[in-house]
Amino acid sequence: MGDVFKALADPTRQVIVDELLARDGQTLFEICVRLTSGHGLEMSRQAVSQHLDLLEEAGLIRTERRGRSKFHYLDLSPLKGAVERWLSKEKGRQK
Amino acid sequence: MGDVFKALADPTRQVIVDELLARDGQTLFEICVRLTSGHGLEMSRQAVSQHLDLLEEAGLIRTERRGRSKFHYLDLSPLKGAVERWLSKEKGRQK
DNA sequence: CAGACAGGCAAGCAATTACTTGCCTATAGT
DNA sequence: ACTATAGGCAAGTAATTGCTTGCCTGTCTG
Repeated sequence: MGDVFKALADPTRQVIVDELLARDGQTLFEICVRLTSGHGLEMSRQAVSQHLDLLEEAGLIRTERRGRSKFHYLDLSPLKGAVERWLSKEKGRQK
Repeated sequence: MGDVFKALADPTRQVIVDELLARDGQTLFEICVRLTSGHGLEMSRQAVSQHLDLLEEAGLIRTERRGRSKFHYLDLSPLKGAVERWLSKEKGRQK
């Protein structure tokens, strides 16, 4: 499983997360269209696909294939977990 | 201000955060020593310094210079903020 | 003051990353 | 069956990143 922070380090992937937060369960093609027309990011389909693979590797996206379409569902719990690990340690430590 | 997730994407920088969580306010030299002897990370002082610069750029570290030493203090609130931005949107959205 | 100690600056190298291009597979519509 | 649609695979390129090396500045101690 890939690293959550590494997956979220790229600005394009952050926009993808924003997009899926606004509308969950989009296909690769939908995401491509909305990245270019909605966020001004001009990019090949493969580039977007690779970003989605990375997000999936980090457990932030769950995919589902139906017919010739692949749907992407966001799951931010790995991020929550990774952050909690630090924020919980933070409380009550000597400053 | 640099990106929080980008700053936390590197494994070495994650160890540094761990180190500062365990013992806040360490100097560059202390961090160098504890990275090598405590975590097995063999690395030049400059490499560590560059990592610290990046963490500071992201607002995750606040530095303080006294004499010839530079002390590093952790501040995870930018991380908390960046994550909250997403996690708050997540609740109550259509699945 | 001289030397040691803590750190900074900047050029250079090597590995990684983001992105493209070209071609291939599978499903859906006519 | 044929064509268009949605996506996958893999090699190649260009830019970024992580790290090193060599040298320089400021500060403490004898």
